[in-house]
Amino acid sequence: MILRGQDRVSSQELAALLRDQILAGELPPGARIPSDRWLQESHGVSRNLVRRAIATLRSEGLVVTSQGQTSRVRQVFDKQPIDMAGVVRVEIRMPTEPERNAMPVQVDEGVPVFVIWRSEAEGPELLPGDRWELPGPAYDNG
Amino acid sequence: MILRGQDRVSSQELAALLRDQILAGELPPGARIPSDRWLQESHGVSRNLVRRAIATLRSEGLVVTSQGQTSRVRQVFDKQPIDMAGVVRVEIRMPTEPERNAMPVQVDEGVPVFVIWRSEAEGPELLPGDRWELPGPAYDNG
DNA sequence: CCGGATTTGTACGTATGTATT
DNA sequence: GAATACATACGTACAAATCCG
Repeated sequence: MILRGQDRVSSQELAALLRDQILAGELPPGARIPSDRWLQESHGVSRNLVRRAIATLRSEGLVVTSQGQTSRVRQVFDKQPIDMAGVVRVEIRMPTEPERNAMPVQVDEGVPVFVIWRSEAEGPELLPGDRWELPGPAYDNG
Repeated sequence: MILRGQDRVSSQELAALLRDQILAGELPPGARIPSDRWLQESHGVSRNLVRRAIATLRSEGLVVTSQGQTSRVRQVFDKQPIDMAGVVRVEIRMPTEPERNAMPVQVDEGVPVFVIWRSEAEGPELLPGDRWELPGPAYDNG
């Protein structure tokens, strides 16, 4: 009988394990994620599986990774209210990779952007969703 | 001399090739993406590389995939304006995978959500960013 | 309706590159 | 410089869903 992946976690299950720890606050923002090696050995899975799990969390904006450093839970910034003066419409979407690279501040994977059209019908402005928020209707109570 | 991946594209380059065709409208919403096999053979790369490229585009909300069917450029919906009555604050972020599954309508990978707090301080409401938008400041001109 | 072909999903092992510690 | 850690890429195999004759 072949015990192919019998009691081993799937990549989505491993992602869920880590996600739960992050959302529960056991792994707070800035905390180190266990390394690929540690995860693959402690769960008895391949490194590819670990990398897919981490990729899932990265796409969800929960973790950030960079070469040579241990992965970390993504930092949370204080968010500034967007100036709504002259705004016609606001959509949200994920930025493309070139768009992310072109932004004035570093935007991590898994961070959506506000797409803001203002009156004078130029191209829309992109604002990263981890640094900006929309105020309620009371934004015009200057 | 070892010609290791000399003229072969990287996964990010392959993603860029497809992305450009999508953004240029050559692959309009709903269009079929070439299959993994076609892409790996026509570019002389491994299937894993192709899958990483597709995963990138999926995270950017540009393509949708499902088992057994050819991948397609993601459909674009008409967006409804969000009712801003009583809204205190609006953030945006990616939904977690459980959150996506729990939503009343199907939300594809790569689609961010509005997180909307209304006055009565219940838990926030999640609205998928591919079906909703924020109107400009003139939203209270009912 | 059935069965094969196609296509995406998942997982393993291995190897090498590159940045950080 | 060595060790560590993530990034990228190849090959292989099988599962699962769909498509199509």
